[in-house]
Amino acid sequence: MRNEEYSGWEDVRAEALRRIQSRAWAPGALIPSEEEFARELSCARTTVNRALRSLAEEGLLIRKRRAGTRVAELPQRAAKLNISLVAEEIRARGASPSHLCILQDSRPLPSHIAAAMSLPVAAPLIYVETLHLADARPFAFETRFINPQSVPAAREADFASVSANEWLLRHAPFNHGTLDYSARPAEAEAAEALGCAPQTPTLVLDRVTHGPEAAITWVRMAYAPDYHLTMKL
Amino acid sequence: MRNEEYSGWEDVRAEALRRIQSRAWAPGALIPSEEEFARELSCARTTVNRALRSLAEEGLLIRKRRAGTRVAELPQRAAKLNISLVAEEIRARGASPSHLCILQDSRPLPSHIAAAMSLPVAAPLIYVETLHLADARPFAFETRFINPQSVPAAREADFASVSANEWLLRHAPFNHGTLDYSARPAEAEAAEALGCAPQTPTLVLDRVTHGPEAAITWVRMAYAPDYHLTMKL
DNA sequence: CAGTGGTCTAGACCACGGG
DNA sequence: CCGTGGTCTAGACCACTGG
Repeated sequence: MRNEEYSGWEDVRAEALRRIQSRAWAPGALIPSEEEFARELSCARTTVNRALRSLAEEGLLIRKRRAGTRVAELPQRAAKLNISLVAEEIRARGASPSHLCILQDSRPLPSHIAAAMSLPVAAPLIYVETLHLADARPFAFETRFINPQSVPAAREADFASVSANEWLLRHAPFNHGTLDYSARPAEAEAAEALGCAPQTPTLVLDRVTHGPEAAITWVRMAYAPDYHLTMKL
Repeated sequence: MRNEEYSGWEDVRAEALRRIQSRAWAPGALIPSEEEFARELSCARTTVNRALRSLAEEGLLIRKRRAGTRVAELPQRAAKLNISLVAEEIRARGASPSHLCILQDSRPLPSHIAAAMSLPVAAPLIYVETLHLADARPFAFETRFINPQSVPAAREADFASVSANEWLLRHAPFNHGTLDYSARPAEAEAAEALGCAPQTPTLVLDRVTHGPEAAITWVRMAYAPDYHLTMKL
């Protein structure tokens, strides 16, 4: 059995990973410098850099200039959550998505939501209620406020054909936002829409998205009682 | 006002981002090739590559060989979730973490958990119940099964001083795992530990982590009713 | 101050896959 | 086929920071 060849950065990465997982590089220990490691594997330092950077991004290595690279003592890996589009989420579950725009009007902002959006309570916002369906069965009940100052075109939008969710994603790209999941008893309106008893525990997502200047939208999604939010680690 | 200088890949990235957000590069449209863009900004193609790759990883660009790079029509950004250590999560909330190991024994695996862990029901597993506290107030109630086949040292471990959570992270680095959040009525035991009424809606996390060979642990965290899982987008 | 990671460059080869 | 992105290389300079 001869030595393996390490040509690509993915091979270098795999080799480093192997040494970490086999404890050949102990947690907290200093590993060889990029130059050394490159010499050992007969490749360019750039290639090693790419590999180690990749492992560092995943939290398995801690890199510091001058101090060198160490194996993380408590390797913490992050799960990625990708649920910008409800319809996509439903499709990913093998069901056919659809939605009902229950109502769409304009109304003043409740004070606790105004705080979350960093907006004054004064000006009325667009308000939309939507029921999302998976294979014609209730999936989630959505309550949404839209700031027309950030998205003037929203005033003329019709959310019956394209959901507010998708419409906003297309017309108002956001800079940053906040997600907030909690467990809450279903409110009367949500319970009716979802077809469950009031007070049934439901998973609730509150999301605020901000544009370059001000908040774009606040949305609360109350998911059906059997909903599970799953992610890979 | 003279032209800006684009030396680093972060500057190139910023410029590309500006063009995307300003719609100078429309959604779905083809953007200049790396070579073109590099010429325009007077930098190496490698630098442009680094910048565009970064934007592609965030889902703002779609890159294909030969077909070129396009602006994503539905820019979907992923939120990162980092909750491998309960104690860290509590600390991040500005509270002081502690825990009580309520019980630790060995018992057969309930069939639905065995399925989740891809293990036979036969052999008994280590079972641990832990209450996590934030500033001495109940934070989460943890129920856990540990597979001694994957982590033999766990048989002699004492989870009173170091939580099972942290002990496993140190002694049994995992390859991959699954997270599953749902809203559930508090079970009797959890309700008592958390100091809330039974049936109160609680956020529940079921997590399975796997080692290179077999499952390492299954854990259910029932969070206190006022718990919010927050993430940035 | 000096070693380490971070990055840029110019050039090269290759894999993929659209036309 | 052949343009595009993906990557490797060798060399260089720089930024940071520990000793």
